[in-house]
Amino acid sequence: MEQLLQQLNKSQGEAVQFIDGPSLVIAGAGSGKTRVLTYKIAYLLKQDLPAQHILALTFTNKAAREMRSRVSELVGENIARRLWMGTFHSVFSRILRTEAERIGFTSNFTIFDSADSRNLIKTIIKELQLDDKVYKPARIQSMISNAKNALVSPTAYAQSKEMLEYDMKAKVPQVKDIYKIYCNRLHAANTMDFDDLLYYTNRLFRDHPDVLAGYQNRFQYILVDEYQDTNFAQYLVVKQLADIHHRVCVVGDDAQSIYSFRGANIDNILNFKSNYPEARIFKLEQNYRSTQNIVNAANSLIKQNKGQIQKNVFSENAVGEKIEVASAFSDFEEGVIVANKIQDLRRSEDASYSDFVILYRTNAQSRVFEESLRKKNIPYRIYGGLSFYQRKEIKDVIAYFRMVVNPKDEEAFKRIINYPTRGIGATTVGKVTDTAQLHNISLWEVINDPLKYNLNVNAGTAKKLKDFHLLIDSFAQELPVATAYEIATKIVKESGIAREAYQDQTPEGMSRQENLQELLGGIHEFCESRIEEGESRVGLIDFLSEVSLLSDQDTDKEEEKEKVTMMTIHASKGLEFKNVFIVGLEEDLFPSSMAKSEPRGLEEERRLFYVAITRAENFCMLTYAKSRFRNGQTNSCHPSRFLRDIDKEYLKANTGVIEGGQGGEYSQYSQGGFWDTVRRNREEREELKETVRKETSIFEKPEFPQETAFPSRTNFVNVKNAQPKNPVNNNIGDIQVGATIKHERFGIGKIVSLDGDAASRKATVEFENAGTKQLLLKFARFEIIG
DNA sequence: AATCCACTTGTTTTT
DNA sequence: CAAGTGGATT
Repeated sequence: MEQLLQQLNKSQGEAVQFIDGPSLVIAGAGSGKTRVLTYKIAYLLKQDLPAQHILALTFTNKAAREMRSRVSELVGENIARRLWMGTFHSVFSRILRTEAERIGFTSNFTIFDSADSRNLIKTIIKELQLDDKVYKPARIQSMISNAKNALVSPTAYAQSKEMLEYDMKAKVPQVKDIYKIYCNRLHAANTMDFDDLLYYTNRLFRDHPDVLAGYQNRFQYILVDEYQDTNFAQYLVVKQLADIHHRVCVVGDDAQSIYSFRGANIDNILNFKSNYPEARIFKLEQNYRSTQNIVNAANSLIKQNKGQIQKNVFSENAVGEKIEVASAFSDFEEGVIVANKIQDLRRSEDASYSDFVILYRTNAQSRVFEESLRKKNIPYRIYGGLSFYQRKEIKDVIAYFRMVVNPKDEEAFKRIINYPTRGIGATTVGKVTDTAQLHNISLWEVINDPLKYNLNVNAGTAKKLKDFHLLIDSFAQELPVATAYEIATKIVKESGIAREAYQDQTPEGMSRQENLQELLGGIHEFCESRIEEGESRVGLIDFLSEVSLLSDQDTDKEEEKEKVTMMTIHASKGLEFKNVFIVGLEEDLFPSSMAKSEPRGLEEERRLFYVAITRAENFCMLTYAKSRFRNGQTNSCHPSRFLRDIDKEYLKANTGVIEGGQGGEYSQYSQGGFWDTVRRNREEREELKETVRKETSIFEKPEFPQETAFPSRTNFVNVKNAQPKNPVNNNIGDIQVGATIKHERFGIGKIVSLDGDAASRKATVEFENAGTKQLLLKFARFEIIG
């Protein structure tokens, strides 16, 4: 233990060793916050507090994983494994699954992602016949989310004068109704959205003191990472759990609070002392990450904000270089400047590509840098954007999983009822929904016995619905016995997803197959590793409950080394890089035009900039463009006010970034060459996709599941089309103007003209009985008869 | 029912 | 520019 403590500085050591009451650790950027948390856990364990009595909460799975592995290094894997460590959402969902019955759910509840939530809200808005131009789904969603995070129930909402007045002023008086229906629907479907995980944990503890007492007893010591980002719901759960013993340690930095748009309340950290008057406060002020110059620059910036906890972050590292500021004529040139600088630094410093990061305010900004880096053959990876689990094909499969685990899941139902297409269209789904509402039952119950509820569909459709029910049911039968991998494979094969993917030989289709393959591989891996940890059978529910809470941050792969990283500043929190480029420092972009209206928004933007700068170890460069292509047009822009917030002495204006460069020379890029580049790069990207292929794939196995779930005519046609080397029309090449053809549906016709290139040749055909039609030869089904 | 096309619309950040 | 929508076409 002595040895352990020697690796800490004075304040770190004090913070670690204080375990008899509440403590707040104010951890400046780069001051060893994770170190304190992990050593503190090790210290608690050494004081004979059993691991299963320690709860550590983080915001990201990544942070939790990293903490666990670092604790493992100190105390061994066997002990670390027993810790209650995870994100708020994952720990709470685990609790809620065990206690589900107490709050009127069952333990197999499924989790809505934000797209599901928005869809449901959209549906409700339609059902209430409200104008979605006024009741914008995204906006309503965030209003509801805020209410939940503040623990305002639908009933309380409808009774709150304040809320109602606000909504009245905002011309959306019916939000209270939407909110109520939304909650009911989620509940009826045995589903929870992200906010519910926090909300219902609170309800559980509030309404069931015996349950609360159990967890208070279990969690003898509670640690919270990134405390400045907690919202009211999170704050209150922690408070309730620690209510008896007060043994809670929260770590955070008010200067890095950047999630208020998600309900994070900076007051939680500012008021910690008044909540726990006996609390000790520790300040970690020595920054081990960055050069003095970077720390000083960041300090001078954040000084412009009011109302923060007094602290004096300092560095004893080298003074370091000044922060470079570069201006570009266009966003395109900005990309070139950054790419060149990366190349230069890599040579002069012998740096690895992975030592570089490009940070931007909005995801849309990544495009230009992708192009400029690719042009120089600099490998890169983009963090964020569409995560693996948000791809359509993956979400579709996951929807099957959800439906199998929890057949009441309404959004999952709507997603897959006609995927792969089985002749159940919007009209039918509409009828099913109406019937379900009428009888106050789930969609699932309706399709179990369509006729029983007088569903107004013909016998064929009724059968299709029933068949779908049987299909899902057949998977569900396996649930208690099969592993996640077994059942997932079965689903992919027998649902027709595999068949459909196999049919599609386009590059996009191939990449979809690959993703599906990867998903199955991932599930396999998941099962294996859980087995290794000593679990007996890893079922689909286990996989699903984990995967629903993964975000794109969590899907990073090992092979991504040796690449320049690009991400939003938000995503960069907690990370560090030798060389940091912060780009797009322009008014209305950073600070965002949205945030400028209120001073608090502006301060948060400034904290965001603070976070960005403090990611840098050695070198930091700030860039802005004088014109930028946004929303389909080029706008001129002004340098960000934040550039003036930093003391001049830490900055170095940079004009000749590129070898021999004098600004104007590069304007050529921003004009003529631009569109060319865009087009060229797009073509390259297509080619790239085409070369991607997998050798082993379930999609290439010759034997396909014979037992087709839906032996309908459509299926037959599909199977015919599935012959990959047998195009619909096998004599495109021979066709000429004047030829007579016989089309499957339009009958006999004569080709009057041909145009377009080989890949997408279009024929104008005059049919005898069907008029003149344009046919894409690639797709049209006909034969040449003369 | 599904696909295609012409049109509008809009953009912050995400556990 | 892009994604999403509504209408027309098959």
